Amino acid sequence: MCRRQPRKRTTLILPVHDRLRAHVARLLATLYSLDDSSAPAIVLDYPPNRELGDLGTPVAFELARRLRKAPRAIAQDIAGAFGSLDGIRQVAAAPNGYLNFFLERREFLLARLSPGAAASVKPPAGKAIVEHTAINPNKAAHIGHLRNSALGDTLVRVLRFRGITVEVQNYIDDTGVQVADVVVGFRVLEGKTLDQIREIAETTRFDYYCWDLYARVTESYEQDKALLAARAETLHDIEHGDNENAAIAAFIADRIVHCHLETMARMNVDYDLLTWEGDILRLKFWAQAFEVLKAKGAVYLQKEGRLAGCWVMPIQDDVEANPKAQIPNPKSKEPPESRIPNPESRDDEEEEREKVIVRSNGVVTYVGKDIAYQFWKLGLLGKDFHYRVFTARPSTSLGPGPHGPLWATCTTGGESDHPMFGGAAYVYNVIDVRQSYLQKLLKQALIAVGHPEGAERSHHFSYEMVALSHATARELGYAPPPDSEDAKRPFVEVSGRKGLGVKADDLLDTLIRSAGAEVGKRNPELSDEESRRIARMIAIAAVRSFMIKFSRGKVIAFDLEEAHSFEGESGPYIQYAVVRANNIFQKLQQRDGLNENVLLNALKDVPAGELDGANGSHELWSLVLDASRLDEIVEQVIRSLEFSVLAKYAFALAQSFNAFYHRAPILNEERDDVKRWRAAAVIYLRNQLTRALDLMGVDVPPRM
RNA sequence: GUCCCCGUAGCUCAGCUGGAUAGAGCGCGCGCCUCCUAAGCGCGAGGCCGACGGUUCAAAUCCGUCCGGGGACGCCA
Repeated sequence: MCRRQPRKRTTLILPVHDRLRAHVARLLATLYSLDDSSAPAIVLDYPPNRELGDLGTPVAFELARRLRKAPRAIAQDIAGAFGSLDGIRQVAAAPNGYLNFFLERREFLLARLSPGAAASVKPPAGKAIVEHTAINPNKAAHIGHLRNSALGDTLVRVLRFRGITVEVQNYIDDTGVQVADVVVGFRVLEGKTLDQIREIAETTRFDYYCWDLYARVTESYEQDKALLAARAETLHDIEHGDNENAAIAAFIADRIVHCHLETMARMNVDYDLLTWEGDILRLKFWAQAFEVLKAKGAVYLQKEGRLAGCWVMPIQDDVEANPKAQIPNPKSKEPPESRIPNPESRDDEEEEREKVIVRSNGVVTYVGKDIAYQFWKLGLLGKDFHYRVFTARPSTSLGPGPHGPLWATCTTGGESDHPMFGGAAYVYNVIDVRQSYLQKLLKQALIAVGHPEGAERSHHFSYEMVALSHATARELGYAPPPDSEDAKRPFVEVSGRKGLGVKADDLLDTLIRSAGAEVGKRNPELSDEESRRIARMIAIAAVRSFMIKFSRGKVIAFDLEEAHSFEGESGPYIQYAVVRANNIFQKLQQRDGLNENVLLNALKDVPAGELDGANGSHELWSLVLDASRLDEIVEQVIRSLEFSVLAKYAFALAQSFNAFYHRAPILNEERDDVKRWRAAAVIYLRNQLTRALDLMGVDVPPRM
């Protein structure tokens, strides 16, 4: 949806990359007659220190063999022919063959501090849909869900930073087994009516209550098989509607979704649309998708064998490798050599692998529903939801709400005047790695109905699970038997079924409590309310950065003590750096009456020796150069979908600043020009770090 | 059986489309608050980047084989 995009964006580093690449490419064409097709890609990186240069390229190495010339000589040729390029102060051929560039420092920083600079890269056209969170609405959210929403929300922020229009969806599985389980818990185990359940919801922490109840139900299934029959019946009731069980299920799902939204709001995570599975069912999205799949021959009715009577989709193994090469014809996909009969194998092993989409009893599987949903997301279904306002969201604690209400799908009625949803050019599904197989099937379905480009634009943003460290599992009262498999593993798996896990709100509460104690200790003059507000910001920083600082493919062995850390490589460390920087400017204003704008406006007449390394150190300039790389980092993050890169970048920048802070005073610096350039560099760095934190969904406290 | 992910310092992890001396945090040892907040800073110890082959001027990074750990492959979702 159209959230406020910053109209003006500070120029960062990428435009410099582009200019340099283009210039070097032109030089290669002139010097060696290498045109676009024959010239090597010009890789730019950062020399290990500023003495060597600000940017560098190993392009000479690449050319050495082809030109039968030493890398250093090639680098010297290019440097000699370089001429002048806006923003570049000097070019140097390093003895080892690197070609290095030195930037015009003063101009670089001034350009980045001026408010009206142009956006650095033009955004691609078309909307992106990001689906994340999607917690079963039957119990409280836990730390595993926090990883999903932290990743999902950061993705949203990063895409928006890049200028991409993003629609955020949260899928609600209100008609699934897990909700049915809790209904069984209330009705069978506890003998409750809908009214009594309402009463419980009013008087307890409902999502916590359901957390325990769900664990009891799943435990009871093992002893009392009759309960399973009750579950089947409940599931059937929910699907058909208009009965007590369906009403209870709807009530539970609605209440729990509200709980989840509150939890996520605490994390600075929100959505544009809640898509309810029940609406997909009732609006017969599947029937529509089924027609398309049948018409294209993507699914067929299996007549014999163990899958007789089912509608199935053939499974292809190498769809990831080359989506466009996939042809929806199972009979011809085998390369000739693999068709040679193998006497060792039996016929049924050679049989095409097939995924059941519609069961022999006529009921569609989860895959089928998801295919229909994915078609809708890409605007390929030819059908739409109705929409209702779920919550109004008039404003937040930080001021007026940045956008309109939170919408939800509905089956009938709804508002006639609603934003357009669905129909995106790109789709990102943030779902854990265990669902890779299903996500692959979605792509296959898209290819099979003749939309390979839809498959290419559907991204499964997969990530590994959050497990518990043994120490934390013990704290929660779970110790695996000494010789069991569980005890030998490096971590303990979270289990909603067993009720084993750290609830999201519990984690936030304890973090807020300990952050609050620290804030109070350091800032006794603050009111309790202000102190608590700051504690919340710090807690969020701790959790969100913890959840994104590991790469996606890594299992997080969640350790309470580690996640509790406000020191070292943590979100609060980054916040602290920004708070310190802000503090400097507050005092500069108070003591010297020097405000940021006045300071910056006067800069052009101040000698820039400090920035140029007149003191023999390039530390100040290094801060500026590093700070300018945020856009490059964002590009890398989007390309790799690896947010640890962002977390590491922000941390390293904060680290550089902290070191500088100790070495180079600003308030007490007596040389005016030195003082001013230090201040200017720190303003820029502070701005960039604040934006980086914002991309992580983290606010900057006024004090810490 | 097939496929996917992971294997880097005592521990937890970064290292992006190959590039200049392999990094960080925690932990450990020693220092630093009459000086913009010590949630901080400095110094130190600590690594045959799972193994072996290959590609390359250049491999932790790419390819292959193997070893070790995790996961997926259901008329569940």
